[in-house]
Amino acid sequence: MARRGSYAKGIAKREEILSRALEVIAREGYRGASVKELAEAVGLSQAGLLHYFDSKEELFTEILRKRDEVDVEMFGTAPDDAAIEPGELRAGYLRVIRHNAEVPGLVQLFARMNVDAVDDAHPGHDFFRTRGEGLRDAFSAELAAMQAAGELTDRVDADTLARIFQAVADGLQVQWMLDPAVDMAGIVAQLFDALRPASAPLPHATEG
Amino acid sequence: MARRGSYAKGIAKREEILSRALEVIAREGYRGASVKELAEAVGLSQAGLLHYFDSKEELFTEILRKRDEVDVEMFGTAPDDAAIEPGELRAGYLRVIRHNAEVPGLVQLFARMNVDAVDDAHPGHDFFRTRGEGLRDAFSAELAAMQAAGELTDRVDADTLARIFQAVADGLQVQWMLDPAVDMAGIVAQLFDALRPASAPLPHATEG
DNA sequence: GTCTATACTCGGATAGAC
DNA sequence: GTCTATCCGAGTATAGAC
Repeated sequence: MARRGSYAKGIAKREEILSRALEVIAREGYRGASVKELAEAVGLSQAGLLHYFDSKEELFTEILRKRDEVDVEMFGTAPDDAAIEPGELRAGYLRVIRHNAEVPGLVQLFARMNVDAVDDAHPGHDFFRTRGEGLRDAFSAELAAMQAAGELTDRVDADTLARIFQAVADGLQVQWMLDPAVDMAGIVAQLFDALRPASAPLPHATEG
Repeated sequence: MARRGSYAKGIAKREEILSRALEVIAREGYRGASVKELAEAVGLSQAGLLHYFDSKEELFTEILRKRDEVDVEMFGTAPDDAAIEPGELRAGYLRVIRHNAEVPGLVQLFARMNVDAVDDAHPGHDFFRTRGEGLRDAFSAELAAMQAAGELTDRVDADTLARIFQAVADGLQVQWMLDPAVDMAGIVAQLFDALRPASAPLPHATEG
């Protein structure tokens, strides 16, 4: 009942809801929140909120999609955006990770949904699948460029390295949620350094 | 009502239940199974099963604890067992990962619980925290030995490398659940190779 | 110790008034 | 488009018989 047949007004409101939900979750966290809780935080009744979305799962998936959208604007890096300047991959990636450490609620929502969406009946299944692929493809292209520039080991192909970086980021999020002292960005930075060819110069000092 | 005041008989039965649950989940998968479903698969009623455990969360946490127990016997590697022969870390680790790819249900259960247990009110919270620490400590010791033997880069300290390997393993599990074609063990093996010092010899061909 | 039966809670979905 | 009210299912937890 939500998407089909909505006019501009409805769509605008929908986007506004998503933006507000994003803020609320980022600020107040997410502990398996119910639709009702989120609705109230956003200034609507449960039924009012579900007027715009087909189900809870779709709602939360859309929130994450909106998050990506916002992140693209903020950081210029995203699942299907490979248009960042060469050499900026590392810095941009670390910026995103550092930003994530400021929005625990979103990290938690993402982690939960990511696992749930493994089931192919989950409304978010395609989103996560596509997002992961796009992210890796863009990343892989950048990593390949780094390899070509001699800044990154070529013992492993760029696609696999992209998988590894994605896995590290996701895995570190769980470690971080369990212990907020974990420095996700610092660890990823160290991994970049560790994967530099023996001869290559250090671009920045390792942040720790 | 489960643990305290149980006699040997009760404890034995409890263990038997856990073993059976483990088999069932490994074989038939886990899709957010309810206590009732698991109970029937195990040959008890829901109430009968919950006679041995305080809650659903405790039950599933104990299943994962039992899993670790079994894995220790099978692979001689575990959260708090650092007693594997030097140099065997890599091979043992890859064995475990390869084994995991044969028990999707357990991987799924683990991933779900791991995320849920991030909340410190979750009955499994301490288990996951302790398990993670123990795993990393044991791993870190082995990695340090590899560094000392010149088999692994020393650009990054062993503790951080341990975190990275843990994160990669966890993160790859999610990728694999989304796409079973992902070769978790092969990718981890390649990461080991990529982190070898420039001068070091290859111990095995990279599997992949 | 295990069952059947039930109570209770939570939360998502829906109907219908405004 | 948004609300109130309600329904309904799922699923855990518990009571009580055997």
